[in-house]
Amino acid sequence: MSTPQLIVVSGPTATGKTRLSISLAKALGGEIVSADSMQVYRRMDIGTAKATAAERAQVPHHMIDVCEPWEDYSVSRYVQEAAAVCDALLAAGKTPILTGGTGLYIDSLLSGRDFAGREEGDESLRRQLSEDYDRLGGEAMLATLRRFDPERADKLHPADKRRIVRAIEVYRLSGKTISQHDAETRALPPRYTALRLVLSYRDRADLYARIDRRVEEMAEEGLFEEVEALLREGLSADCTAMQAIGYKEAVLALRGEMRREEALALIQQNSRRYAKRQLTWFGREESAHWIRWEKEPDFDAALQRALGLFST
RNA sequence: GGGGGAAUUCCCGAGUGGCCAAAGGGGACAGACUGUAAAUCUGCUGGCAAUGCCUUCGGUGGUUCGAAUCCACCUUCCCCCA
Repeated sequence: MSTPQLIVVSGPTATGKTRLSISLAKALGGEIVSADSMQVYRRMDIGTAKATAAERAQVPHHMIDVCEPWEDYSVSRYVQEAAAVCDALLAAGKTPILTGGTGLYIDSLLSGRDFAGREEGDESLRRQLSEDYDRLGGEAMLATLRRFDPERADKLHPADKRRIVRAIEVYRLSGKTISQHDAETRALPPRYTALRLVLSYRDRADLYARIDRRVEEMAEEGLFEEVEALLREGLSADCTAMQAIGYKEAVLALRGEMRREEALALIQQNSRRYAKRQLTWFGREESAHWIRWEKEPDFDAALQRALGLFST
């Protein structure tokens, strides 16, 4: 078994991905490629828990601060850009350390998946379908989908507006059903071989306690001020970036719709739920190696274990 | 001291004699996920040898074929008069 091309450091939020990835990059002479859907946005630093300037000075970081907060970033764009970065690193003989908690981004990049349809920025058909859905209802839209893609229609719940709209959009734009597209991309050989690490805590309560504490720390570091600055520069509260946990709740507090303590409690709760969803996502990746912290992370042990797994 | 109101399953909150293990919401838990993914969507939530049985609606005791629902007393909380 040959050495994988890259290492993935994933896991739920607040488990030490950044720190482990930096020590791994140093040990291997690699560079970090972020796999985080919110760290791509500039000026959103505290709430997305980006690596600090000091950390980034130690090891090159990629795919952080690659777009403006008002832009609508997407998986598709991520895969294109991150693949270019990884290819360049590999060509230079450096190991990409793919680090982040956005499961869809990681899987899509690793698998080499492409995304059918629409040009970047063309929202017209999607907007039309969205209006149709609101007007006709989920059952009717599912019936429409069923006419050309019964397989997908059977899998989707009528309330799943986003996926129903997307499934119809793919067919209208490409003439191919999304079921067929998925099957084809699934059959593709993976773009990269990877050692997959998932960080977490042995005990869920410890993970949640860590998350709660980190949210408090974010507030102390100036989360509300960061969000305030974004709003002051004219950023709309309903853009994709502002859907990020920590930001959407801070907006409510800044508007006076709730007290800061309430917003903070909400951020903690939403973060815990997000972590649970991440656990579910990573849980089905069978090739993953889990590193579960006891009460506190043991980065030295984790580094040794990772290096061992990487070289055997 | 007198008068009135309220106590419901983890929380809030419906439920005024059988159709009630008990609406709805929240939370928790579980899952899905191929161009918004920190997003979005779904399921589930008393126990069990489980098409039925057991325990539960502040407590105790009644009425009734049958009570979360009616009566009595007790406990706690709230409001009004003093």
